[in-house]
Amino acid sequence: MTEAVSRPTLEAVAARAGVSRATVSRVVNGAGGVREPLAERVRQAVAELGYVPNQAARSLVTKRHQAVAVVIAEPETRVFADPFFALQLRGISKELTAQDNQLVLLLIEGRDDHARVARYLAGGHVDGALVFSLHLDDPLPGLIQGASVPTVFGGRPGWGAGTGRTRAQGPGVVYVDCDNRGGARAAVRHLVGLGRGRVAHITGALDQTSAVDRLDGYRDVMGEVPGGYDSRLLAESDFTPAGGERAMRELLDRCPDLDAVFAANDLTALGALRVLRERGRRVPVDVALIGFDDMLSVAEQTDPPLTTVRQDIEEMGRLMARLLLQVLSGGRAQDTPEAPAGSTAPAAPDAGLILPTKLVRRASA
Amino acid sequence: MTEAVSRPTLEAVAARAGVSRATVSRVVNGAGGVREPLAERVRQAVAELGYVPNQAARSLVTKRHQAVAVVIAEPETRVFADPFFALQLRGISKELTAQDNQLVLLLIEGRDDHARVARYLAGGHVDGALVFSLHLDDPLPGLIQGASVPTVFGGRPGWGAGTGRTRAQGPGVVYVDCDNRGGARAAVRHLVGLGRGRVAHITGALDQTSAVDRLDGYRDVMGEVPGGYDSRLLAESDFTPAGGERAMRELLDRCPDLDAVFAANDLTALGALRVLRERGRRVPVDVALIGFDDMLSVAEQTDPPLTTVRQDIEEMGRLMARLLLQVLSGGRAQDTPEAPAGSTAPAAPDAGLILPTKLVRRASA
DNA sequence: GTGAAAGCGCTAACAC
DNA sequence: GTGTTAGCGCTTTCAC
Repeated sequence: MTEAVSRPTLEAVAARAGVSRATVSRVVNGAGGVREPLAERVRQAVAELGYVPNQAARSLVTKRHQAVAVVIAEPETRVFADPFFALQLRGISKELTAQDNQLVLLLIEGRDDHARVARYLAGGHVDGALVFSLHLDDPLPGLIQGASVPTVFGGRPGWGAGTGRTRAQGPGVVYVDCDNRGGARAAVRHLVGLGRGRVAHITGALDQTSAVDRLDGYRDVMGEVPGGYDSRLLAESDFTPAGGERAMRELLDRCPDLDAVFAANDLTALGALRVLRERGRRVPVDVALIGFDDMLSVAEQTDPPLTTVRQDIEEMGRLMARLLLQVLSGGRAQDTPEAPAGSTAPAAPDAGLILPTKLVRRASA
Repeated sequence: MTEAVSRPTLEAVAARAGVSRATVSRVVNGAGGVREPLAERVRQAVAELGYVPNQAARSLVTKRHQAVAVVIAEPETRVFADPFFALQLRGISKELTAQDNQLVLLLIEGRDDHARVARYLAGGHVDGALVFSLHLDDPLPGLIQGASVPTVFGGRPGWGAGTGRTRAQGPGVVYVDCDNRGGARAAVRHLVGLGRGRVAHITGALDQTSAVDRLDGYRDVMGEVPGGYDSRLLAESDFTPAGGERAMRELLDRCPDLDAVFAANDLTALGALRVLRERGRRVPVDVALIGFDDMLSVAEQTDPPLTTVRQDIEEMGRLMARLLLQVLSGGRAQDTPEAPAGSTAPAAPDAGLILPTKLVRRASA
């Protein structure tokens, strides 16, 4: 390993440019108020010495770290089985990078990890946090509140809505989500519009709001069509292919007359598709099938290719980061950043930014 | 957003415990040499005040950051299409966490990102770096060398081997890889052992050493069997399903008599499988097929399930982190950490740690 | 506009 | 053993 020679300091730059440390600091931080010839000399010295500010020293006085924690709380392997997580990360990374912030990744694997992460966040090592994959019973929100770290959630947090737990942070909570309910409605409406009368739904893991919201969307539409809603057409699952298979078998056994399925996500649809084929049901002729997510590696690869509801995952990540940085720089969360056309920022009480979804027609419905 | 009240300092703890700052520091850092009753009083004060050391202040004097950068240089979407990346990350995260280090994620998307990352690494913001997905023409190694940051590579770096570029860092380079060549040999031997005489190979992207090594393994075995090696049985591809399809078509057109295929990875095998089915070749009856990686979400889900070469991706990540931390704490890279049984640490010139692979038999071969 | 000087919170000599 | 003290490299009043 090469010997790490000590890097040049502000002092060194000042000496070389023949000015004071204060002046160098001003130039480096673009504070202005420095006459051009001087500034130029400083820039020159910086370049010659290859000066890079010492972030630790800077943080010590500014109390800012230019760093944001990304907390992924997914003990299960699910997150790792689909590119969801990677895409969000990519969006986040882009935005943070653009605003010169670093991304500190905190993965939560086991139960004790919660304490560790909470301690880290409370330790004031980062300026803010981006938190994902919350389940209804997740202790994280409480811990985060205790740490009093500015936070933006990915996906509408479950508490405050359902169970009676820590709902203290109800209003004031900032999150970014896609229009799960609207997307589900669009999917089911499409199936109904195709003339399908017996539309089933395989839910996601119902301890996550995305699953609940998609189920609600399904109910919205099925409730409208005469004789549409039938609880036997509902099978609870967990967002996985295996879960999709199980649920599809169950549905087929219970309601052999079903002629369409709206699956909570593409992975679930994949499982359902396998069972449908196995049982000799043709898709979409006998049974029309729609997924959710538009995970290209799945939806485009199935046979037939999957009709599904697209959400812009990378954009969600980017928006989360943008929102957080905005909060950090003193902006109110409500002042939504240039939200993409079609997204919704409900007035109150939560500061949620909802991205639009879009039905993508392929061959399965 | 809750007001972030200023955290208690060493000073405050010292005052409360009625000792000096130095003593508190000793206790907090487990330096020893503090009499028990005193130490206990300090611990008490720490607990009561909820004291957490200020990492910035600490770094400023120790020049250590307890942070490691993970650099993922994959402009293409490939990394995001498979769980490889997530698994490595998980292994890395576990090890870093266990040793109380943070993970700073640096994603490289475009060409200018290289400069940014290089600047960051050179800035001395992290103690070391873990670098992935290097292609032969990647400028990163050179930049990293310039930054003189202790680094461990994921996968054998390509330079120094093939092209005449920056091979300066040849010896001294530390990396972790799996036994690509050995795994490939095992796969091809298995096919040959099955009585297949016309074994084709679909390569990965040949600007990555993993692809080259697997190809070498294939050649090793085919060179041994009489009349085995035939360059027409080789199709170059890129580790993707689409690439696998293309290559499989090409092979089938060129050598209709082939009776086995070794694909460079599972994704490629997936594409090949589709084409084989489309062309009416039964797997494994007519054509035996083997992949590489044992990516469960692929290998277990295909029809028939894929025989493949398993590598322990998470373990690779964990090992990379362990190696780096060891180097950072002054250990020589050669003193390989408790390497899992079966792994190899070549004496010289590179300090590479090679993890074993294992053939996993399923139904496709 | 520019410089001098006072810390930010911590560790590590060095005294005692 | 324990306390005292001198910085680590930077930003930021406050004079000039």
